[in-house]
Amino acid sequence: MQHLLTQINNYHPLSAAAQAALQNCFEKITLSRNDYLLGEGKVCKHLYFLEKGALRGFYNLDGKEITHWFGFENDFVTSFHSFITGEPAVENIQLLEGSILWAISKEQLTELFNLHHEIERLMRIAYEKYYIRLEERFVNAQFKTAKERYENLIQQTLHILERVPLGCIASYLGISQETLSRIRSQF
Amino acid sequence: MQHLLTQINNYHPLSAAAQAALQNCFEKITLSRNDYLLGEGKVCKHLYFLEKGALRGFYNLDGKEITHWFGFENDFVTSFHSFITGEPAVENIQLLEGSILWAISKEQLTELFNLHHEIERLMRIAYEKYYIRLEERFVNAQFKTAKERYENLIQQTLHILERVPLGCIASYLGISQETLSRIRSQF
DNA sequence: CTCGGTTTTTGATATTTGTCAAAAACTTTG
DNA sequence: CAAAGTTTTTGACAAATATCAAAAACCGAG
Repeated sequence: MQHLLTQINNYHPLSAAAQAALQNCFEKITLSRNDYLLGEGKVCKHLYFLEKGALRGFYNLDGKEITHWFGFENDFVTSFHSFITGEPAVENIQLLEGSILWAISKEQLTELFNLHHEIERLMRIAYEKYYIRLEERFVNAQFKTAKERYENLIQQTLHILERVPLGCIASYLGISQETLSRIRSQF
Repeated sequence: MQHLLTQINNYHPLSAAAQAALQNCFEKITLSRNDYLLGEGKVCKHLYFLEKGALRGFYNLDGKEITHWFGFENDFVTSFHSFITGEPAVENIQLLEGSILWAISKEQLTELFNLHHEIERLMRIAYEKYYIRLEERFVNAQFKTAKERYENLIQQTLHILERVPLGCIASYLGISQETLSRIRSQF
């Protein structure tokens, strides 16, 4: 729990009162490799903080699993669309490694927003960071070649390559596994 | 100005005090077709509300202009990366039509966040909406074919097609203008 | 209306990436 | 450590999309 609070303070420093309030609301979850944190069709009512481990978001398309994001240590994860809109998720969230997570419900979080302006600020700032991160992925997806996207991955998020099966990485990069394999053989 | 406030209340209802504070900070800007709201290399220090008109965000790549987003009536627009991080923008924002905008500086907005919790909440909610919107574009860019992306455009944002030159739309969809032309000829 | 410039379309061809099938390499487990 | 399963690579070929060049359509100013 201390780790969670330290990381949150890194995002945006919080008063003791706000920290105590958060501490009361987050619940610890321990999951094993291949467990599901969320199944498609369910409404995702929680925001999670990933203390240790790795997971992926994926959806099914024509019988294939399309992994479109990963979560690692210190990431906030959720099915954002479902969490924000309250609609059923189109994606699954599955553990890639045994992991420790902390969960807070949307209801509790909304209540904390009312009680502590600074927690809402924290969230506003978190959204800013995540927005920028997504924007960069979007530009890569739309305007870079498969090879450039792979080089980008090596330079900026090498840890993904070291912890995730190539099949997941291929769809994360928006290419087939065979193409990824051929690109890799050029290095 | 009344229009701006009405739209903002649509996003999230505000108290009279918060509305008055906003009213004090927003400045009206009128620009003509082809004018620039932002040039690459400059830090974007303002958030804009587009009351009337249309504009595009684009950057230069190998001598080509890559349009990656459009703004229309009632959109909040800025170069998010630059606005959030304070770094120079890599993109240009150019008017596609004569437009009426309202500007607020980041400095003023930050001050308003301190004075009115509810304005920060408005912004948090706005980020949520923009995050989801971007997420959808990302999934389209990465996992749909050119034809599917065009069909999507017709179904969901037909107004773009009616107000923007095809050259801009092609790069918005992440395809060459020739390919877009060929896809269009199939309809 | 018409000239000059811009935008859009069409044609021919090249490049990139995907698909299917099989082989090879790696992992797990009894 | 060997069998069975899984993941990754390789090969042959097909499909999607890009590029370059030229023609056609459109558009605004005089």
